Amino acid sequence: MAHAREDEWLWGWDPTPGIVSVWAEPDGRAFVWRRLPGSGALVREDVRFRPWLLLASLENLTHLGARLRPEHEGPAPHRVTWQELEGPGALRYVVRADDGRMLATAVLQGAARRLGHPVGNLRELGAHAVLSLPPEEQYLVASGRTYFRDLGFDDLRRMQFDLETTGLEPQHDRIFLVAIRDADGKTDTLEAHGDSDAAEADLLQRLVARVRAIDPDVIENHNLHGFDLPFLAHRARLLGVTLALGRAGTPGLRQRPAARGAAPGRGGPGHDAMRRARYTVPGREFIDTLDAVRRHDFSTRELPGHGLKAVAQHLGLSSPEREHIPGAQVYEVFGSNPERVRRYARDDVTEAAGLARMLGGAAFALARMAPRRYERLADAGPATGVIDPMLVRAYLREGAALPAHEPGDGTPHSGAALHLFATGVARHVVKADVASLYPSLMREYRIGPKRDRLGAMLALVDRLVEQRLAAKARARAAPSGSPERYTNEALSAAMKIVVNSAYGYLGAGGLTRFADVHAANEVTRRGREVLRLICNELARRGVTLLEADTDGVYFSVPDGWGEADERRVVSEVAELLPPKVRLEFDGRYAAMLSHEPKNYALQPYDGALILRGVAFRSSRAEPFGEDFLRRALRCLLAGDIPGVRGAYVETVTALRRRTLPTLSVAAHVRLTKTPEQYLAARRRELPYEAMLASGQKHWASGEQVRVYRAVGGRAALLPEPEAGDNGGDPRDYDAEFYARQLRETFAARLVRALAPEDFAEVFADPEQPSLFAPSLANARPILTVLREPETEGEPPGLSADNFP
DNA sequence: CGTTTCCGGGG
DNA sequence: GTGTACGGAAACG
Repeated sequence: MAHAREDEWLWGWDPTPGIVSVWAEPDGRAFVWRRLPGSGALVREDVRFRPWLLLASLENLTHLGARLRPEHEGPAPHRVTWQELEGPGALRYVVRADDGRMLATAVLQGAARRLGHPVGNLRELGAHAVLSLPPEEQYLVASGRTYFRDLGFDDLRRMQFDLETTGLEPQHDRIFLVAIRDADGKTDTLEAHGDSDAAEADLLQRLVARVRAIDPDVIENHNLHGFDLPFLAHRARLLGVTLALGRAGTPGLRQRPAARGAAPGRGGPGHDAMRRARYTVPGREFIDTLDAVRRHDFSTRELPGHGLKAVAQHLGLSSPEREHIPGAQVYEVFGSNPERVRRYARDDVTEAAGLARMLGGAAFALARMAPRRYERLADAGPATGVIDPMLVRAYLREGAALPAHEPGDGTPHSGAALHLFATGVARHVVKADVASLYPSLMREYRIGPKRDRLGAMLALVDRLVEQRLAAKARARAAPSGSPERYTNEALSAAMKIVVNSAYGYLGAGGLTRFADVHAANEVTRRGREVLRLICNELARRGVTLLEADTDGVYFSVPDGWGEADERRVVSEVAELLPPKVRLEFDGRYAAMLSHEPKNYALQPYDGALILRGVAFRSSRAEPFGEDFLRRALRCLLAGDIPGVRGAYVETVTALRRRTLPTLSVAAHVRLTKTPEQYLAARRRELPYEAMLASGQKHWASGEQVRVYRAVGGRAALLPEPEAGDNGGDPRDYDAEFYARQLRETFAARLVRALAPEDFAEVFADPEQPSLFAPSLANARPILTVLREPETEGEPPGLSADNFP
């Protein structure tokens, strides 16, 4: 096979199927859990591996004398063997021993002797001197095995659990209910019998017993690592319960270093102890759907928020009967209506399971490639977390010395092109974009890290792009909803993640092993060049450019053009680009409001309004403003200016007559400071003032409340509406404040769409009639051209020597 | 008005 | 095993 070597770099080489979990100890023991093909039965293999390290020199091991010997003389008990890798990389000695702790101790003792002071940890020697992977990764890199070969996502035994607690702080609050979904999809709840320590401890023990009975390969939930596991660990420690959740080894959760979580230098000390921890257990993988959601939204940028309910709703996973209870009320409701809380908690695990399946396939597919545990790949950044381990494996497989991290030379990193050509409303809009622009440029112009002498990065990108096309084709050929379709779509998503982060890896300063700012800048320079060529060539063909960003362009076409004409100009321009740079027709829209760079609204020919950019989709926006904006935009993009006026007048009037419920002006906010912290800070903030004004002197950090500005500039707290209870609405909001907000923050987003006199007319105060007769019947939205594409006198696009 | 601080998730 | 990035909104000066 032509690419056998490169396929080994990408997939590893050991064909062992069905691995669902790997646990290794520093002493050289590895436990491998596999599901057998066919039966799906679980087996555990106990194997030995030789722990290894990469060193820049052997100077810290010379004190071993005869106990240090070359690898080719073969391993022997209590000996350290060494092997020199070939080529110029700094990390050039692989040293191995039967026991990794003995190996590390030998290096540390040698370093201490040489440096004249004790050295406690290999990391103290620096990344330029030593590379030491966690034991599982040492095992996977050396063996060429990976997770999940010949296994489908649905072959995994997955369970979900979700804690219901009396509050957010495990120091004071209790777990009173746990919803469970087993591997066959059956849900139920476990509950504490009473509110004593003993009752809670008994609940935790029953949870542990259920997990062991279900015996899942994977445990999933939304914010599992940020909430459920740390909360559970804390309560178990307080109550003296042992969490024997693993499949081997000593019982209890183990901590691993956090990948995501606490931001240092911000927030109070100890305040995010919950977020810092990542727990792990032998034989099972903890998967947090919040990680999958973030990874997904990073590329799509279309989610309204990252909370479970919002995401499930958005992705169509919520059932119409989905039970909702505001977090702060769950425990209270449990007292009066426990059945409601049970339904709510079961709905939570059901949605978490659905989310995990819908978005979790990418991490699953990554685990078939990269030599890391599945749970680490699920929360890893793609550059250091996925690409780097693959490159390390490739270099070791080839016996090649590995470069160490090197600081940049101070060259700044230059970015992508962003052009706003016109603002306002345009009709007949087309979006064209280049599929995977940066990877295509890297491939087309062979731009890779200078120190990657094997060319492994470009080889990986080449193979991934080719194999991704094949996976997409297989997905298309498979019946919709089939495991075959799912697997190949997930594979394609995983490959896209890796391919698209190759560029990020290059540009990551001194953070990645093969970082190369010059190469990264060459990629962006080519990208800007390509985008400019696309814009110029489109403009020459008679379209009006609207916005171009990195790899795509929106433009509007003359009246009378049909879809065939639109596609024709795109393919004409596509013909002018280098072979691996593929410009594609990405969509067509009836109209677009171009507001600011990366902020626009699109009206499809049929279908719902699409809002992009934070100006149009702020999660904290008050509902009345959001509703107004959607109504106004729909009218605006249909050319109906009187309709925009109507929406505005209605909203202002409803505010002033207080026919809008207080709920629609209230903001849903989270209290992140304790009363003590707030009172100690000088800064006054509306939500806390509202708490204090309502007489509440105690609250927990993390509590969510609805606040609004009441008459007289007062901060006020809106009591959470009980189901079916609308009588308690105070309706004392400051109508003029919200009328001003409607004009200044919401209507303002339409400012580019109208001539100034029309804008003034449309958003004139309805109670202060203007002197001029309304003339909106003839008003039209406007488009303002800000700049013309560079046509003359510019370099004629890409330099000729780059074309075949 | 420009600058600084805070936010994202879970009960 | 270390990092989020980023852009908006509200409060401050």
